Amino acid sequence: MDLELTKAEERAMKILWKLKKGVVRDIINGYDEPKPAYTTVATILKILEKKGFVTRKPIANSFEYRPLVKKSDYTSGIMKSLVKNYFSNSFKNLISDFSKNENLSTEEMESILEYFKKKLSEKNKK
Amino acid sequence: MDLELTKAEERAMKILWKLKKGVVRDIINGYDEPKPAYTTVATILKILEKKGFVTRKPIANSFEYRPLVKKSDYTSGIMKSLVKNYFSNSFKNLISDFSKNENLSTEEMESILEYFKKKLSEKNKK
DNA sequence: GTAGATCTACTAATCATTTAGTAGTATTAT
DNA sequence: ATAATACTACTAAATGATTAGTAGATCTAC
Repeated sequence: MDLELTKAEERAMKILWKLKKGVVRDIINGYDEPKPAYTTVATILKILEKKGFVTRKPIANSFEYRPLVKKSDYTSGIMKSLVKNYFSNSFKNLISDFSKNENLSTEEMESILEYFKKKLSEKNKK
Repeated sequence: MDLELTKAEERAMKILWKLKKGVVRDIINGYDEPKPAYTTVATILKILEKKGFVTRKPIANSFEYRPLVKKSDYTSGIMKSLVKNYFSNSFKNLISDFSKNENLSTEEMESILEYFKKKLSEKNKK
């Protein structure tokens, strides 16, 4: 299964992930102005269905769409390919390179530190 | 300045980042088989020059190309937009969501932990 | 200096993505 | 039951990305 989305597809998915479910009209409402034509969004959803990113079920005289791929799975996929292609498969490299470049706040670093401390101590318990 | 690259452009940049510098022929050699046509690569480099990703200077009867955007700046840009668009602007969220999904090794987590410990203690000294 | 090789600039063909129109069907309101 | 509305399926136009050909200039080897 291909986990890649084009820009237009991604825009629609982001709206659907937020809504959790919705008919075409709901999704159009999620766009900024100028909103795309009804049929444009319908086409994008059709493509997303073919790609396995959404399902739809008949409802009233229309279809209700739902995400089939979770947002977290999608972002994980992006991260994984980033780590693979740019950080010699090391997540730690990604983190340290990015922090080097970005200047994180003390708070943010501390909360990351706490996060891994906790995660490691949980792991040791088992 | 736009920091976005298409797939084809990115492929060429990755080769040039590795080479540090090179003429068209050098870059072609960096491609896997089947290698693209000479003019294809030349065209891509022209686009990259227009986008400000590379410079070239005349050398012998040709041009030598060099990256103008650092690889780390490019990946940082990707990360930044990912953090912004998918992790409510929190790098910590990106890290914790990804670790949740991915199952990092103890070693990797420990090395990340150490990294931030060190970074924080350096920060406190100042 | 002429043939062959190699380069750039320009152009064009192909393919993918994006956007939306049209026709036909179902639904709703009068 | 007819007109207006709203939907889907299908199609196609427009735009963007990718790939590469052609013409003309320059260099290289004989």
